[in-house]
Amino acid sequence: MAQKPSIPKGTRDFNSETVAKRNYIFDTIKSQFQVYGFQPIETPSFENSETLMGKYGDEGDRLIFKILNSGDYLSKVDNRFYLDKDSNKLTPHISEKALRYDLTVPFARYVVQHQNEIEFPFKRYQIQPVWRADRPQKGRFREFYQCDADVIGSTSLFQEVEFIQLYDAVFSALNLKGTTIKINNRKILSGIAEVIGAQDKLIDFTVALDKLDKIGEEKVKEEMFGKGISQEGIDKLQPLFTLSGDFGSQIESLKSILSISEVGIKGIEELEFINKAISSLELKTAKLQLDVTLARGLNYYTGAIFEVSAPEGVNIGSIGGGGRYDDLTGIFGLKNMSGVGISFGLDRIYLVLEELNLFPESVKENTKVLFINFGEEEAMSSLKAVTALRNEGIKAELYPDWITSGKQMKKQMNYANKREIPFVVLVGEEELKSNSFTLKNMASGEQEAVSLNELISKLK
RNA sequence: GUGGUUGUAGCUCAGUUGGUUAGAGCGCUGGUUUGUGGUACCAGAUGUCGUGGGUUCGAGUCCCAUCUUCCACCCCA
Repeated sequence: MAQKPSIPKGTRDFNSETVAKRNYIFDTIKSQFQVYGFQPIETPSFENSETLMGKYGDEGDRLIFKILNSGDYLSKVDNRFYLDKDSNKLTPHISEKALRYDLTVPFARYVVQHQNEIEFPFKRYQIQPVWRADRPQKGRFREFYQCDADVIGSTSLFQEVEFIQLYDAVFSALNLKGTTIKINNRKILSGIAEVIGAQDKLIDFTVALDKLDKIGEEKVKEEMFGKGISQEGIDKLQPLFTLSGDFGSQIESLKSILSISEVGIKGIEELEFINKAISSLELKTAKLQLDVTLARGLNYYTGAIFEVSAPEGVNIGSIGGGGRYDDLTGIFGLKNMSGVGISFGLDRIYLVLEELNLFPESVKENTKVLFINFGEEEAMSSLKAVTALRNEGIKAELYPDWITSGKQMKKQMNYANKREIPFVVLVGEEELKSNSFTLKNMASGEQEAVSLNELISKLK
């Protein structure tokens, strides 16, 4: 009995047009990565569980796909774990491998493992799929690609500056104008938490603050209060909610709010440096915006935090993110390695380009000319011409089956039409005699008799 | 993981308080046209109503489970 075929939730098949469009985005990102001096690496699709587990918080652990051990794995499990029926405790005993959840942690592992072969600062890019056991939504899948570029081994703020330029370069190359690169600094968030006396609740505080544009000021305050932040502290946040103006004036306001916080002041200085550099270098199509509510969930960020939003009017959320992490490799035993990196969300960029109709016509790498097959002798002659065209790099093909009746001609023309092949060549009895080719333009319907050389020059 | 939503022809969707043989548009196949596709006209075929149970004389329609889709949380690209 034939079963209805299907693919797992949150995964997708891609048809050739979609692949072409995705490759266009990949190629654009990749070429900019290379222009900026990044080198490609690849890591396995699955890692040892202990490499991944515990690196993304409890929520992250839940979203990691675990791979069941091979063999009779259950019989080896101690009854203590088995009879408890506690999945979290049992999992490590039946699964010691897991699918890659992001590219940053495997990168950190790579750096530590290969530290003696690497020249620091190490600039790498990586474009590979990652997997999350999340519940899918629009623009969110269980299998998707990340496109990451990171530098490790330098604390220079010029790296942050270059990453902002890189974002701008990629989105400009994709002709996606009007993106906003939002920037914040974890040190500023720490400073604010310090000022309001909530250093110990930094994560709760930032998670709540991050929701400001989504749920509004009052709800944010409620959530903070609910998490145990004092009313007095929340009152001190008031200037933050009314923060406005350009980059410079926001900085000035922050200076007065954070004047008593050493770490806060440090964060402000970093932002000022970056903003000054970017102002002087100028961006092509993106704009840089300070957003003190930008938090991002990952707890390993320590300095700058980036997030890119699509142009106004496209409701898709962020299309990229990143930041600086001072001690990413520390968890694998390599201390004092500061890194900073950014990521591009391919699937979301795809949706945005689709919505704004920004894919160039040329992404469809279609066959340029189809030769109609009239019979064995004609086909042989056609195939010689097809070979000559292919040698010139022209995408050409011969319809494989012969004409056996007039209907077949229609079928072959129809095939060319459906595949949007722009030219058709007819080589029948007449053309064989006169040693010529009838070239037909499918869009205009015009046709003419040409020689092989003319055919090549017209299709080139 | 929580709450909701969706599934009928290849595609987009109708389908009444449960009632005979489940419809439309587009697409598809054939013909008008045996060396000419895309336009026009004519004809034709669409299907285990997501899957599995249940209620009923009778289920596309009601109930339960499950899968899938999309959405809001959570989190995130």
